[in-house]
Amino acid sequence: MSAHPESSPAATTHAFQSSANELPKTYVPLDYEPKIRAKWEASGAWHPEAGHVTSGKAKPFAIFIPPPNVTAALHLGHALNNTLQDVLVRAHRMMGFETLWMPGTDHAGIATQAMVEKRVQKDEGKRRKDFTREAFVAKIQAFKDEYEATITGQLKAMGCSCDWDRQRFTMDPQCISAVYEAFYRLFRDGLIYRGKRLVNWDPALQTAVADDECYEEDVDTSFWYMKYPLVQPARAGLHFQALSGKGLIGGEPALPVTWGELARRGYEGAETHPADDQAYVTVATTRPETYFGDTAVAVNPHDPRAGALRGLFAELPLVGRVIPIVEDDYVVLPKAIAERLGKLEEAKDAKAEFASGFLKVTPAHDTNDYELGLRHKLPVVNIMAPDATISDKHGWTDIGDAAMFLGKKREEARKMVVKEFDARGLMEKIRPYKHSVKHSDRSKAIVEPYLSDQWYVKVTDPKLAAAANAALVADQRTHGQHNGHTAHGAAPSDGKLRFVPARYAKIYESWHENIRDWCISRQLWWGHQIPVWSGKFSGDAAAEARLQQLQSAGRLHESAPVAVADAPHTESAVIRTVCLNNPGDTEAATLLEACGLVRDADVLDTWFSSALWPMSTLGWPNAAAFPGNEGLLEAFNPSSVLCTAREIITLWVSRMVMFNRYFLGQDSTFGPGRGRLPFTDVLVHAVIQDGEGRKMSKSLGNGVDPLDIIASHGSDAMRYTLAAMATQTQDLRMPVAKDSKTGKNSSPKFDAGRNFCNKLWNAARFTLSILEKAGPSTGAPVTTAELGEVDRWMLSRLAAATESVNAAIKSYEYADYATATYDLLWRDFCDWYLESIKPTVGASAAQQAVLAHALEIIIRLLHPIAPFVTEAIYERTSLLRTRPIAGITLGGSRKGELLATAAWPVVEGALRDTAAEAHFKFAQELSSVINNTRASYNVPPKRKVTLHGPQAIADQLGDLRPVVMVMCQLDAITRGPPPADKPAATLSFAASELKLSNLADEAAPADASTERDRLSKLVAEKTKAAGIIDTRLSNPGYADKAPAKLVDQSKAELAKLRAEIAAAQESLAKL
RNA sequence: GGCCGCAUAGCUCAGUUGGCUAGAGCACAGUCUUCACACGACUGGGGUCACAGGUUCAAGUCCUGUUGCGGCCACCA
Repeated sequence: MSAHPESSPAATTHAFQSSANELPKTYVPLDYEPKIRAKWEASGAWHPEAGHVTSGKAKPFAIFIPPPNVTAALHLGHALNNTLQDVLVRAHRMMGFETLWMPGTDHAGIATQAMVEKRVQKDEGKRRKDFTREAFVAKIQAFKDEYEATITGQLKAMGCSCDWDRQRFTMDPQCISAVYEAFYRLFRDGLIYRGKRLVNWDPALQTAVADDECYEEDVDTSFWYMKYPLVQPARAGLHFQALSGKGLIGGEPALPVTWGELARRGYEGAETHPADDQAYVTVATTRPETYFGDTAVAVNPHDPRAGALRGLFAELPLVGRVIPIVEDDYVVLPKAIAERLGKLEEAKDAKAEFASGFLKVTPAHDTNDYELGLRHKLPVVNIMAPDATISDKHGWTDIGDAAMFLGKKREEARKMVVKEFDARGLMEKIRPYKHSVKHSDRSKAIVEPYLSDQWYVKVTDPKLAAAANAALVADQRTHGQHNGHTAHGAAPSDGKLRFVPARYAKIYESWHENIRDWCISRQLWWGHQIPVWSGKFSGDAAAEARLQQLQSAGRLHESAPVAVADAPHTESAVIRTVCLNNPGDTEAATLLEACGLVRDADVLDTWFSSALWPMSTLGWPNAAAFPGNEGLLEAFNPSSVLCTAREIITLWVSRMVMFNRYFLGQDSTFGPGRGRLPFTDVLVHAVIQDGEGRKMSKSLGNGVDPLDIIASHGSDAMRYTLAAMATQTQDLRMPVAKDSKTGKNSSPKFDAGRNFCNKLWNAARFTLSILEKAGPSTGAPVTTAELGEVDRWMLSRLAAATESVNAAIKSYEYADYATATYDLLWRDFCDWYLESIKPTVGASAAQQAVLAHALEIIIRLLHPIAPFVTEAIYERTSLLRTRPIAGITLGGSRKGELLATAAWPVVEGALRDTAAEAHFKFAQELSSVINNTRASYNVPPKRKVTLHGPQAIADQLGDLRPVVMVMCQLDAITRGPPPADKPAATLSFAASELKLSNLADEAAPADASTERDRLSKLVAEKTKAAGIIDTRLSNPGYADKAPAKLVDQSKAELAKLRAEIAAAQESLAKL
């Protein structure tokens, strides 16, 4: 037993230096993983030094973890995501890069708050508002601590080599300071504004929610056809005025319009009604209860009825509000009319089937109506309170006779409206209808389009969205480059942002091209509270002067006195709006509050802080304020690659690029092109589904818990399996089955990983036992000149595999990486090399060196994928230190005796030996034919047989004779045929006839029919193949147009096949 | 509705710029409890490359269309 030549026998290692013989036959991951993790953590190996990069000593490699939400434990998708990251991180660390993997978690605003609200409701029977804001936030904080610990534990169990010393949380003090700096700068630069807009409102949580926080669900409902009576002004020149009172136009009572009058105006169909009856239009709606908020009826200008209605108005029943009839293309024509007008496309519209041609316009409660309202300058009447009950306190003033609906829930109000209309003969008909309705993810409540004050980031500014697109490498941009046309605002490419696979660049690009301003306010308690104070200013001149001083000092910034708002009917009072650079600046805050300004209660969208992740985690904007961050930003931003799932390309990737470019582009410390992108590569991996192609989810019960797999199969097995499955496909199916022992969800897929790790373990066990017996050896480097062909073949395979692995890592081809190592370990090393050298290795020091190097290269190449088992083996590699081999460099550990910090293997291309590989292949094929024959005669594996063949075959085998003898259990390879009296099997190989004798103890080895079957099958196969080549060659175009090299190849191949067929047929004839 | 993908063995997936008899793992069948590994070894069966056209000497690969499936975006009176 000898110590590692390059390091002292550290106390941590000798405990593991037991004899190889003591190693158990089966690798039991749980016996090793915790100990190995402890060693890794103790080593500090995951903690890079920024100084090594900034001083030019080492190149950086950095990855920012997509911070998991603190709402739940990690699932298999996270396991894939983090495995892919750890593979890259570990490989680059071994390659000598100064490597940072920045870990952390996301506070996940709405999701976390909703979880805690649910929990508090269940456990304590209380609601959020039963607590103070501080008390409730403290509850959420405790919940977060709990899940953060779970998540960190999971990542560690997976073997993730994150820099745990630097673990961040999007709401820790360091990240908070970045958020406020960013907000302040955007505010100062006019890129943040407040506006009244329709948002997705969750009436249960009483907050705005983003589209991605909603889901669609089909709901069975109805189309209600409601009659709105038509009226007209008492005299010409009177105009509609908003909320002017019941039944009034321009202050005077509106006059009813009869069908007779409509008929005179040429209104189609008017004559079918009694001439004296009140005329009406019928609107079709799925939301009768919003009619209180109607401010117009819209009709398509192409509708033949539109002209007759010009100058007329509709009156809302009960409410009495008189509303105009506007003409807008948006309105869908009823099917019959569309067909008559020859608008066949429009007639096919599903809505045409249900349309009446008249649309009730409710700008405050429908996004399209809102847009339509803006076009026609319609008033916006909000009829609901934040809890979605009908209310006259939020913008609705002309209640009329509709007071009975106040305070009712949406659903109840709907029933009442229907009933009232029906009672008055105003409900024309009701048709059943099914359509999808937006629900809030977190509360499951139906989302209400709701008009409210919200904060926006003006991402439509070219400095943000267009700059993000310009960051794409030129060959991944489809617009602003081609057809000589430059898309509006599209700047030429100036960045190196690259998506892998490339197709995802399009999602990213088109998102920015169609982007809308980003609503960043959420009416929650859990998050970064908006650092803005506003209201009417009541301070004196001194206060005003101090305010100006603070602004000059950069401690606050005031926007133009009236908040930007483009919706009608915004309050016109002069509102002062001030943003603090640091809301913890008590002097400034106190001043503002003394002057009557009030801090905005809203918090920021979670993605605002996520967007700053590659900066905030590195200490931006002020590394000095948070020890340990000095130089990090300069060293590790831009990072190397972002690994993520496609669903957050727009939510997260996009925003990180915009913010990173914007903020770091401003800082003079960063030169042009430096520090402007948060990362250069974006790796978009597949989404894991179950065996039926469904998403894994708690409700379906088809989720697989990574910790269960680690417990049953081991971390390495899980990682290997996931890596092997990681191809460029968009979805990844993982058949789910209950583990028969644990009863937990698992997948048979992971068995492959477990088997692979066990194979490696046993290969190592065997190798170590051989080398242990042989003892240490020293001396000058082994050169290929003193090696046999088998060894040169092995070295060639090692060189080839190393090259494949390097290429796969570079191009993020994880499955190729896994396959390359699988073939190297299992096929080349175990199946052939180990078997081949068994007879000779004990006596050959040179061969022992090759064996030792092969194992060590294999574990080094595999370490990024399977870190635990390789580390466990590496702990014993001091046993296998031998003479070095020329052309192979295996650098030692830099920090302690750890494979994790050992150098990536260098196997020079010069060790590739194509002649040896071709020759070895010949031996493998011959072995395969022999074993095939053995199998068809049911020869017991241990039984030695004799191969009889022509001299040519023996000559061709040369040095590889022993290989075939071992692999096929031959006792001899002899020239010429076996004695006539000795029963033998015939086999055909390389156009030669060979015989195997000694197949059985006595009598003939089965009858001739087995022989005949085998040979006939061979002939048939070869004949078919020859036929294909023959057809190709006899095609006149082939010889003319195909490359000569291919034609020659085909000819040679055909000749070979024909010779083999002839030989086999000859053997066949003799039977 | 717009855009992006996918369809290859029972299952999960490879298959580079068209070019040797379309591959792997798992599963399946047979043999073997051989002194590294039964989480193993050897051997075998299994595919009209979704369908229909087209380009080409040559198509799983390129083009057009069809069918089925998935995703993103928009819409949903």
